[in-house]
Amino acid sequence: MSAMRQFHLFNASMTGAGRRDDAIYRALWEAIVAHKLPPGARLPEDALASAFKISRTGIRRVLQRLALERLVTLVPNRGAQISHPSPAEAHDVFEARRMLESSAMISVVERHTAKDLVHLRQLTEAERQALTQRRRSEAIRLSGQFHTGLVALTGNESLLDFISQLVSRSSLIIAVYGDSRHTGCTCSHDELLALVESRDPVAASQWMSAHLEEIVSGLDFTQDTVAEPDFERLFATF
Amino acid sequence: MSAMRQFHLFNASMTGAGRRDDAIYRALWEAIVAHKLPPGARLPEDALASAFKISRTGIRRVLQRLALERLVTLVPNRGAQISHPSPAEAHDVFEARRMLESSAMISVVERHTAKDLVHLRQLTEAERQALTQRRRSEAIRLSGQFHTGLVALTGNESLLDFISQLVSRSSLIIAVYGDSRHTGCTCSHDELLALVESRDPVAASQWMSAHLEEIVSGLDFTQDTVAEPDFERLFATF
DNA sequence: GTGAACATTTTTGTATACAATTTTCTCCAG
DNA sequence: CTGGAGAAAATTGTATACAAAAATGTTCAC
Repeated sequence: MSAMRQFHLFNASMTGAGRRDDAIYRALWEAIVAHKLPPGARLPEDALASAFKISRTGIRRVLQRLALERLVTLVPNRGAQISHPSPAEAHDVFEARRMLESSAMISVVERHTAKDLVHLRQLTEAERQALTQRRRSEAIRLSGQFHTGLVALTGNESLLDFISQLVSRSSLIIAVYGDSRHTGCTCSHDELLALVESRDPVAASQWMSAHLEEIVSGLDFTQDTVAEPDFERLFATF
Repeated sequence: MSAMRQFHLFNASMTGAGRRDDAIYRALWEAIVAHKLPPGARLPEDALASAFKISRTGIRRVLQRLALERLVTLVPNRGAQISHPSPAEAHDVFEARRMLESSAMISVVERHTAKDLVHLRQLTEAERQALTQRRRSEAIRLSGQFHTGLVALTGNESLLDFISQLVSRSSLIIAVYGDSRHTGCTCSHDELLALVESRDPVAASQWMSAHLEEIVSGLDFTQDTVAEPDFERLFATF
């Protein structure tokens, strides 16, 4: 569980609030990317405030942050809800990922160490197991971790921030347009690691580009999802 | 003045607040990127609240947004101040820009129209005039507009959001490490437009990559800036 | 004079009260 | 039964009060 958060950057200098805010932010973030809060779900301030046992002031801070990261949509006088990405937004997100991640591979091929590869292979193995055991949401989470973990090897924090955001949004996109039958993509992340290990920047870059195109081409833009969650129960263990 | 804002995306669904918040955000944003508020300057909530004639609640919302965009740094119990990017952050920002903007040129070469080029050439002309007349901060602003305007032609909102943020941060970086003698770069943005017009994606992409590398190599990482501004006077016309 | 301890002021953090808006419910005319 | 007007409830928007922390100023021993 702690490994899940390792690539997501949280620090007090961004929000000014202490670790309590961060904990609430992470709880909501995990609930969103794990599809426990479906796109379109409303997020009433009072319900969240009592669930997390703080005042609405703190909740609003967290909601605004999630809104700026596009995981939540804030409508004036009508509150917050989990974002429901449009098809156009879905294309934009994966196109931006394609540009950034394929470029990042050049740097990753140059800078990676053997230890980095070991760690990434552990992720792919965990992902493979999650897939075979039909733990779909965890497979998506691990896949996201693989992509952010790869970009983290560039050592570029600004880049990592943006990719982390795009990966989170991808999770929402998959929740809305992902075909629940096949698992997203047929290829394995191990193929990429082999190219990285062989220090072939062009091949790694092109593989990543094709990989992201394959994911977006596997989306089905003719479905939808809505629901009304129970925050007290969802965050009872907080 | 209105053209200045056209590529900066503001919408209520991101913050939930009305147009008053946006107006305050823009006023502070312009003050920061125009170097009227130097890096390191403190931003006391009370002073801003009385300057903008709203309560601290609204100011805190705006400050948090600026903090998430890295233009402002929020230190717990010590308030907000204009961010003072480190040399490492400066390199990261321009490296991320290099990746994104050079990739974006491929799409721009494909999609641009004659009308787009006319508009961009107006920007380069205005930039040239600002340079010859030694209006340094306006030249930086127009240069930023050129870059965001170019990326806007991709039609990718997520990409544009991120580039807008990186361009804003670049303005802060230039405020801290920019050599006040030469104007930033020796080359002209017109060269790029010629490559775009000739529909040469590889050349346009490589030009952009070299351009951004030249800017960062022109920075001098041995200087600094600090000050204490007067908000009442600065936003008197608000 | 120096500097440490204490008091004062300033500034930020949090909760809450109240206003404004939206949503839901109720009732009655048609 | 339908649907629209109006009342009631729920929810968000904003300001402010109070608590907590940091910055500043003062005093006094040495």
